Amino acid sequence: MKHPRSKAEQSRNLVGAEVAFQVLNEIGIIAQLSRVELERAAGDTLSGAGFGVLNHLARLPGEWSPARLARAFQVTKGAMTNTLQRLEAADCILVIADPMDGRAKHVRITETGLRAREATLARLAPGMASLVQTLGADTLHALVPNLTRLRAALDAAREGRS
Amino acid sequence: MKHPRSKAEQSRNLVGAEVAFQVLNEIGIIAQLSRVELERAAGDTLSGAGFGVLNHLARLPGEWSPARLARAFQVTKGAMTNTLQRLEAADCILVIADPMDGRAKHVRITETGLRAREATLARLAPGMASLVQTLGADTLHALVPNLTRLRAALDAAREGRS
DNA sequence: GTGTAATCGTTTAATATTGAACTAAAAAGG
DNA sequence: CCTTTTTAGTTCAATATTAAACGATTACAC
Repeated sequence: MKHPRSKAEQSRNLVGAEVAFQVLNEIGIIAQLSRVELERAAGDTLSGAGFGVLNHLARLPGEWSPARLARAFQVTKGAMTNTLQRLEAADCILVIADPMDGRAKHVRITETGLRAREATLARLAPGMASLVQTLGADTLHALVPNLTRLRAALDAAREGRS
Repeated sequence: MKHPRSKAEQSRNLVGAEVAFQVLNEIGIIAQLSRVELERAAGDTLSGAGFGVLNHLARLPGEWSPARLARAFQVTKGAMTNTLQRLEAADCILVIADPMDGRAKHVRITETGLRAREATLARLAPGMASLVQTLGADTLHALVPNLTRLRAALDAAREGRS
């Protein structure tokens, strides 16, 4: 903190803290609702966490190790080990040892995994479309930048602690 | 659906579906980050779910039964039974049988519960304040109405299915 | 009234997640 | 080099959640 804050400034932030709390509360509920939706769409063979990983691998290029995936999803390494083992058992991913680094592994999505992801996306699409219908695309577009900033701020705060 | 949608309209909604997906994805990550933050602030005696219930009871008046709480938090009745049993064991709530309805119970927050909630809020406050500091209160204020609409839409969609 | 539905809260087994301990391997520092 | 520290991935016990089944009670339809 470069400058000491005035009393007025501190007071404004205290009032604002309630808004921040309200925003995170609302976001928590929305996340819970959409998580249930996702689990339903993913079906029996794929879990919500599994779909998250497949979607991640399908969209983002580059090498993804279990540890990097765990950090990206903010889950423990143990949880990621579990998720990846189930994905591998379902032939949705390949896990191969890194020839350069004896500790590391690489995760690659398979054709089966790509198909499973697309099937889930297709089951999700009607719900998303009806969301756009009722809210309007502009409302959703308006949310994106602020949500991104919020996530960045939370991420930075977490970095500061760890 | 009152009017059949034009091809152009359908196409717009398909494009918009990706935005909806992106928004929910971002929200999921934010929720995960703030959930970790909450668990940390709640400490050992109080779980995140437990704090949610205490906060709910402290803010909202009226009679709250386990079933109503389960619906409010979008959690199964079994999970709520578990949460309430732990809260009761920690003297944070009272659970009393409804004299009118032999099936129902009433949940009431205790003094201990109120203190535990306030202590957690106090531990949460610095993080919230720094969030306001980095984002600006107006950014957060701007989020609220759109998030509320989004939650309402998701809730309505869920109602339609159940 | 009576039989059928629905609701409330609990319990159970199955699954997912965490935190911590552990092994192995690589990096960093002298 | 050699030691120390960090990192990667797994495993394990503890905890939380879900889905389903259950018994008890109330509401509803006729």
